Amino acid sequence: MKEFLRTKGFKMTPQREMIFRSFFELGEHVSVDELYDKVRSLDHSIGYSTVWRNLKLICKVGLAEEVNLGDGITRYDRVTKIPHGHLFCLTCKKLEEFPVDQLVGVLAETAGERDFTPESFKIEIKGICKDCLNKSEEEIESEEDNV
Amino acid sequence: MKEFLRTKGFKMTPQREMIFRSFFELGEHVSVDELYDKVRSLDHSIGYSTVWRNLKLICKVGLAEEVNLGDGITRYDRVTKIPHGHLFCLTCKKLEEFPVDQLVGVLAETAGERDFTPESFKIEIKGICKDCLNKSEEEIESEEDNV
DNA sequence: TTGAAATTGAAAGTCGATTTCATTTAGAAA
DNA sequence: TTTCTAAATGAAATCGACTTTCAATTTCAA
Ligand SMILES: [Mn+2]
Ligand SMILES: [Mn+2]
Ligand SMILES: [Zn+2]
Ligand SMILES: [Zn+2]
Repeated sequence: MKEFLRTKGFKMTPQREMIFRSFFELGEHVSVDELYDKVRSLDHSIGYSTVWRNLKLICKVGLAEEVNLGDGITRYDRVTKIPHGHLFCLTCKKLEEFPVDQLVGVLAETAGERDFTPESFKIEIKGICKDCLNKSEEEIESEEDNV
Repeated sequence: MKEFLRTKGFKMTPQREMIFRSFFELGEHVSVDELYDKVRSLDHSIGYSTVWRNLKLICKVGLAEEVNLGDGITRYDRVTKIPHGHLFCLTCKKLEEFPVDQLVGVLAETAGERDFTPESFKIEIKGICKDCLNKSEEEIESEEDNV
């Protein structure tokens, strides 16, 4: 990692080391606050802006990208070779992934037809996840009991 | 329109009348500032928050919905019967639309397989539009001339 | 005509994202 | 190893789009 960054003109620091490591441990869809909390539990002296800047750096060097679901929170998703879409539960904010190989193919074609040079594709489904649906059904049942 | 709003419990005002009219005249992908500017040119005394609130109202009554491209600006897109995706130019911020009937079918299936109840779908392609690509090519050519 | 409820405009507040700045540190070069 | 400069850091300030508050005004059903 240190080597990788150096070739791109960046230095390694203890803070950066810890932030990068923690980011990849947390896995998918990490927000600044989540990463800040995790890093803080390891080193209480690390600043919020340092975490934020390093998250941006992780994106700049191509290891992650920002995900914006329209809920005001920017999340950072590690870049994987296979493209994926997101299922975003409006109730519990959980984010699931699903493969979109063939869909992206169609989209690339669409772009080509319009002389548009695509850089990225975003495919999202917003709605209610299985768990939240069950919960709301249970609520309705218990309300019926009370009548 | 007045009738339509009344049945939903809202009142009509001169400001509202002008804001609604202007919104639909502007057409697609309107931001608060754009609409505010337009409305202001017609009536300088209208307040920003009134424009904002009425844009929200237009959404609430189902005539538009918010579009979030991750550039920090919320746009309001009139609701049409046919679902569409967005081509978003990262350079000039222009937004084109394209049909996504069959894609949405696939996505609905995907959701169903995961017991996810979809409420909305988002399909976006970010990249460089034809015009901006041509411009950047011209720049490169003129740079070559200067060498 | 009247009065409750909705609406308005200005101003203030919110909150995540971003920048500033003084200081420290990494690491290439000597 | 020492030196030196660009990069990095942490705290605090700032930004900016969005949202709420509040007193005054207006709508419209009764
Ligand atoms: Mn993801
Ligand atoms: Mn649209
Ligand atoms: Zn859920
Ligand atoms: Zn463009």
